[in-house]
Amino acid sequence: MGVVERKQRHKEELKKDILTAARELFTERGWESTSIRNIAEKIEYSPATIYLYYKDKNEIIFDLHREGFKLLIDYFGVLKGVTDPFERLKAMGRAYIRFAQENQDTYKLMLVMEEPLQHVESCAAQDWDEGDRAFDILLRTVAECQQKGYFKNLHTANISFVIWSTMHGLCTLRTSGHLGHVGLVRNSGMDIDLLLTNAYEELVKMLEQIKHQKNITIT
Amino acid sequence: MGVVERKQRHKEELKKDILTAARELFTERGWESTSIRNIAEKIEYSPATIYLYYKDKNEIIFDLHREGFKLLIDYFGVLKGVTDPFERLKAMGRAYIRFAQENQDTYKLMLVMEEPLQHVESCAAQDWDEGDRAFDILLRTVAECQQKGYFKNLHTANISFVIWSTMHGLCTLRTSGHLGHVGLVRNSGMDIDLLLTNAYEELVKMLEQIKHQKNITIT
DNA sequence: AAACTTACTGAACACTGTTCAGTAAATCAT
DNA sequence: ATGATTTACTGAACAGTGTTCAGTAAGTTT
Repeated sequence: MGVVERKQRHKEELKKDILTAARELFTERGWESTSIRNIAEKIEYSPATIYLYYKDKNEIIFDLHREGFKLLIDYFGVLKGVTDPFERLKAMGRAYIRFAQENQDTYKLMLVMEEPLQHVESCAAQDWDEGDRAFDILLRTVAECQQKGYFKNLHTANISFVIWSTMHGLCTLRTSGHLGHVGLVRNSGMDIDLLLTNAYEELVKMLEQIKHQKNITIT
Repeated sequence: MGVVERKQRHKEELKKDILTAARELFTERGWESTSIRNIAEKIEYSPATIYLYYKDKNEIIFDLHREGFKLLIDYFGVLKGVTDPFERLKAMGRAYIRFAQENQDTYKLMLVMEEPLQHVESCAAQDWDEGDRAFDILLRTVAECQQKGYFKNLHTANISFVIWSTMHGLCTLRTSGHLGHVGLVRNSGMDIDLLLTNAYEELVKMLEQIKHQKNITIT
């Protein structure tokens, strides 16, 4: 009976339509001003219908959140060509900043908002695979750096967390507007993106100095 | 005529009452579930009355946001006794983490939410003084470190931004729950606060290694 | 006593996420 | 073919949100 299958396919398509509508409204107007009613209007169904395909607004948000991590991993695609692990780490930082700037609302969804994780907690079954995969890329790169002799006396996971936090901090402080409201920045009239790049370059400098702490001679 | 003055005083008191009610509801239930109607109910006035004292919900949030920064500066009070600038920097990091952990919602209000800054933008008059003051403390500490010969070849403002970002990143990733959802952390069953402390210690280690990079010779 | 000012409120507006009884159509069983 | 059942969907409602505004009652001034 192909009928059942066709119906099943139709159901799956509608679910995708909901997600597409949500994604489109979300990217052009931000999450704050994307309501269930907006999504329903866009797909030309009643708001109640959405609840037949998604149990929650959080479940929709979680699906977009997963897509976001897939996109981030796409951004990390440029790293494939970089053989030196430290150069790869640097390129990863640049890709991360670029991703956070080009997908500000998605970034917020992925790593600032608590709702998507709330959904993970409510459906205890599946875990946070997408996020893990992205973090693993960092973790492996740092580990490879250490295999090459860099960051010798440091703990792999801990430096990874520190590096991630720094990047996350820079990106969120920039996007939220807090960096731009610091007097020093506002008075200098400096471009905020330039400031972000400068701060990142400073981080790279710092990491470069730690890199070779095998045998240093201080004079 | 003392009558006008008494009335003026009464008005100011009511404004304070509103803020107190907002602060209390906020600290015990979080901002998400603190509505204008809740605040009104607590002070036993009509919701509309609040709009005679505050133009916005954002204006209330902004006042609490300012209080938060004053509290943070209070946390930095312990630094007065620390003479060595690098030790002071370390103590500052610990105080920052402690503040962010003990005042999670206030921290979010201060450095994650965009609403309070939106209010600064709408009332173009006053600036973000409280935030600036807190950042200045960091800036001056870093500058003092450099006067002592540490972080010699690095840019003062840039390292300050990097350090702040790292601390902010660590605190927000912890509080939002994202750190706890990383597979590595979840599987290890490690206490999340311990992880945060470990990561912070790693950062200190890293800074310690950069500290003396006046003239290094890599062999 | 009348006019005016001040402080406050009830009710509404336009939203929000979510639920649920009810409906119309398609499918199944007899 | 007809009746029973399942499926897909919806209108209307619930309880909430921030915000506005006409209207009221009390206090002050003339």
